[in-house]
Amino acid sequence: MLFGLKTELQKRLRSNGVLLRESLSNPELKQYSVIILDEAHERSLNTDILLGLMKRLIKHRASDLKVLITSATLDGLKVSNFFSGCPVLNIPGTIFPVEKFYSTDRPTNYIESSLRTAIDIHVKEAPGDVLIFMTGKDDIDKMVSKLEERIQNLEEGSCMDALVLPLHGSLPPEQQVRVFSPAPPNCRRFIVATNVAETSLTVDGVVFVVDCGYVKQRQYNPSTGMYSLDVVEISRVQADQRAGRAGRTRPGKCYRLYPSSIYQKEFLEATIPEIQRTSLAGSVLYLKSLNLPDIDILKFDFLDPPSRESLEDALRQLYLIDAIDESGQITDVGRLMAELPLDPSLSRTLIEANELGCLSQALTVAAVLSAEITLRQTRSKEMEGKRKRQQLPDGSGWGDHVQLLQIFESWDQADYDPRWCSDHDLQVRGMKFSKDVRNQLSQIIQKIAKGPTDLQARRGRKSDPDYRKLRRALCVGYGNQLAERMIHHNGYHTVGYRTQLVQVHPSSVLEGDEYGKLPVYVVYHELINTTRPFMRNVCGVEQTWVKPILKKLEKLNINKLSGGSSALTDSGPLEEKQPGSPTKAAAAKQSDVDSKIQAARERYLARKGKK
DNA sequence: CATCAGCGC
Repeated sequence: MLFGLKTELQKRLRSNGVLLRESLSNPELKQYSVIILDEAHERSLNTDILLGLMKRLIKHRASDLKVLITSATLDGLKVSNFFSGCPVLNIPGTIFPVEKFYSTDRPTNYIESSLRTAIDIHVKEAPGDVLIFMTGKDDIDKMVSKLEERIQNLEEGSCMDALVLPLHGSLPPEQQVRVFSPAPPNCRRFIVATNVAETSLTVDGVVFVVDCGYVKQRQYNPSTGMYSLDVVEISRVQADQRAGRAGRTRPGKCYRLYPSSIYQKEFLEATIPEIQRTSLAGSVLYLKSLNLPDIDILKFDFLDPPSRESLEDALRQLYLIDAIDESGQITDVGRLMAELPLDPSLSRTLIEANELGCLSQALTVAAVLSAEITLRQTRSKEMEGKRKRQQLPDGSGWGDHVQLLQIFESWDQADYDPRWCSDHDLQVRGMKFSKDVRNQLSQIIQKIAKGPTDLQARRGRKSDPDYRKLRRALCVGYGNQLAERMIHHNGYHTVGYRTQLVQVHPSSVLEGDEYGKLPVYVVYHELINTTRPFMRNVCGVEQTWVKPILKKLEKLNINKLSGGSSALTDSGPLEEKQPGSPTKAAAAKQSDVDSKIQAARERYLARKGKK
């Protein structure tokens, strides 16, 4: 059985995520003789966990298991070393050479610079489509309209026709597929894209690539618990991947809007893998649930280890939501949580909701949050002129989780009519996705829950008008993400082993009391640092529900949590403890990762500031 | 008062 091969069989094969889940019930994966990890260069969180697990597994099954790791760009030697010198096979691709051109300086404005480059290509070069890499939707929109304008202004008949197409993930599917139809005769296509075009989507016909050298990347800071979405420099691997997009049909050209010296000296060799940029609570819980003997999370052998700080952060979070006990052992609740393909906080919420009798509502909330549907704002004035957007439910003052529940319930009442979504300015795709996720979650939880309760989407409202049960379940599930209001204003500070000053995100529907005061305690779905630190998706909770969490916080002891028996906790830092052992590589310093990201970001900002 | 990538199935 093969996994994740890109063939028409893909649907019958297993994805990384599914293999992980399967490994949960059958850690030895005895039913498989060959396991293929495909697209390993993308270094997704699941790939990295699987790499570590495979390394363990082949020790036990050296005779009857083969592991094949395929990658477009991953450093073969590094992986070979990780797997104690396993053979590396190079399969030459049928890729055509791509000539690279560097600019002499970093442009102060890469949109303008991309624009000039694109026009230059159009006027001077032979036929062939142009792929332009930008960082986000705003840049793409700007680029598309300016490019169209400049092409219009070119002398009539001086060059071939042009078609400019945007391409990014939040584009409706019917617009995305436009890039797959070939250019009309005597017409050059310009595809202005985000990173989707770097790995996920392959656009045929591209001969020229324009690469601004930046990418938008989400990072998690384990010392603050905060996420941010930053524009950072790409890595050399990414730059080469982008260039390679020009050479799929014939020899191509890549215009890099940065000097070769920057590519050589400033760019990181490879992109920082996701495992070093995300919260590890889910992964740590998963590893704990495997029941592998002798497994010590802090010593787990990762290809690129996450920081110790990040692992400890995960342990603290898991403890606060009852997934592990104070000595770091997985609990019964934790085992149930690991069965659900959700963030630990949402899994915990579902389990609590089942106890409290509001499972159906919690399922909906979990599904909608997983789909990350975006509620577009009414700010566009032209819209208001044309047609008034229909009113969305408002969460009845309790906050965003309740609002998301109400939105889904309304859609359910409209018999899941896609027009209901567009009438309410909601992305049909996101809503459909949440419906699918909800169905899947229902099936899983019916298997694992004791005495399953109602799962119908519409029930539960009349019996609990204040959403008390749901909010209580959320309070338990988000015990790791609790905040307390300041006495005199509506700012909050997070409650936990680290305290941050934060505010409710302005888009929240949470309401104050008659004096305008917000609830004393709230739980939040995530902390996001944009212009300031914000709590996104907030739910008001009651003081009495918070007490058990505060108690747990008092008892929290990271030395015990990280598994008291471990040599790690007895004395000094790991790196000094066991030089030369496999653990020496473990738990890279978070500050190393941070400073890399920070440096890449600062270089971007410094350049942006110049313009 | 904000925004922001892609992935998932």
